[in-house]
Amino acid sequence: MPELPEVESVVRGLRLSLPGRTVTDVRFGKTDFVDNVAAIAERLPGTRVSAVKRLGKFICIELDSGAASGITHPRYNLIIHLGMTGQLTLPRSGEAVAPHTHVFFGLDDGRELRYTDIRRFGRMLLVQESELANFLARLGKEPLEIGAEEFCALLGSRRARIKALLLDQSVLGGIGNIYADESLFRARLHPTRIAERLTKKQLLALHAAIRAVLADAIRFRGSSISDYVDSNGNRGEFQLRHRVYQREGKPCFRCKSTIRRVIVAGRSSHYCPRCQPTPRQTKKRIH
DNA sequence: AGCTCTTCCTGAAAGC
DNA sequence: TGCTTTCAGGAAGAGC
Repeated sequence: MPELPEVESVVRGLRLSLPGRTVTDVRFGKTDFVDNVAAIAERLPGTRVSAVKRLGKFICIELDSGAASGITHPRYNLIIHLGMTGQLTLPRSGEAVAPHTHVFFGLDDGRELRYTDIRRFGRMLLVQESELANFLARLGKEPLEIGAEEFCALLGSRRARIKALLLDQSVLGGIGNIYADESLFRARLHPTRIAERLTKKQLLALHAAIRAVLADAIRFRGSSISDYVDSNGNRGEFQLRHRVYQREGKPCFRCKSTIRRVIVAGRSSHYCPRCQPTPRQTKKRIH
């Protein structure tokens, strides 16, 4: 499942080849995950990629129109969310088209940027430069950029369960189920803890844990749980270093207790019952 | 404000 | 063996 480290890995890969390339043509397969098909098909050809960025879990491909005949052309941002099974790849020329590939961007060097998405939970839209701020306003803070104090203020006043807040993209952008669970384990916090009731020390520990987990995951080029691959089609390796995620029934690496799974905020949540005691056990020890 | 349920979609795995 | 059912999940929307 592509979350911040996976999207960051894809973006870094695309950055090696995409900037400077001109889009020659766009072709579509199924389009039910595309917001404005006609706009993309009409406006992209002839534009040139000027930058590739990551915004939370979104990939943002910045496109400049040519400055033909002195008219100022708008700059577009092709925004892509990989959903559960999305892949954005730059295959070598002539490489066979993978099943469920639904968007093809022809490039002036003869290569092709392809979007493949088995379940089509992803999203693709074209945002004009003038509307970008509007789009960004709905996104939460960057987990790797937010400072410790701001992080404490943002979460410390909320009455929701901490796991739900970590998954809320309008609070923090980029954390999904894997990295929420891994961060909570590292900070030794149970997923159902109410954010408001956490101490300053615990919030600071969570802030540090998130940074450490995401940085580690980026270093290992993300987690390949089901379909995730980077822009070169390579899998990540961080799934081999998960401490709790999808380790239900297995021993905790820290204390050997059996990792458990509960549903929190509608998501499977993996935790160590000893390293991450429930709120109840924290208040009053049971003998 | 925040919770649960539902929807979208496909393939893997479990059930019969 | 082979068909059918269930499940997983990111995000959005409904309803409470």
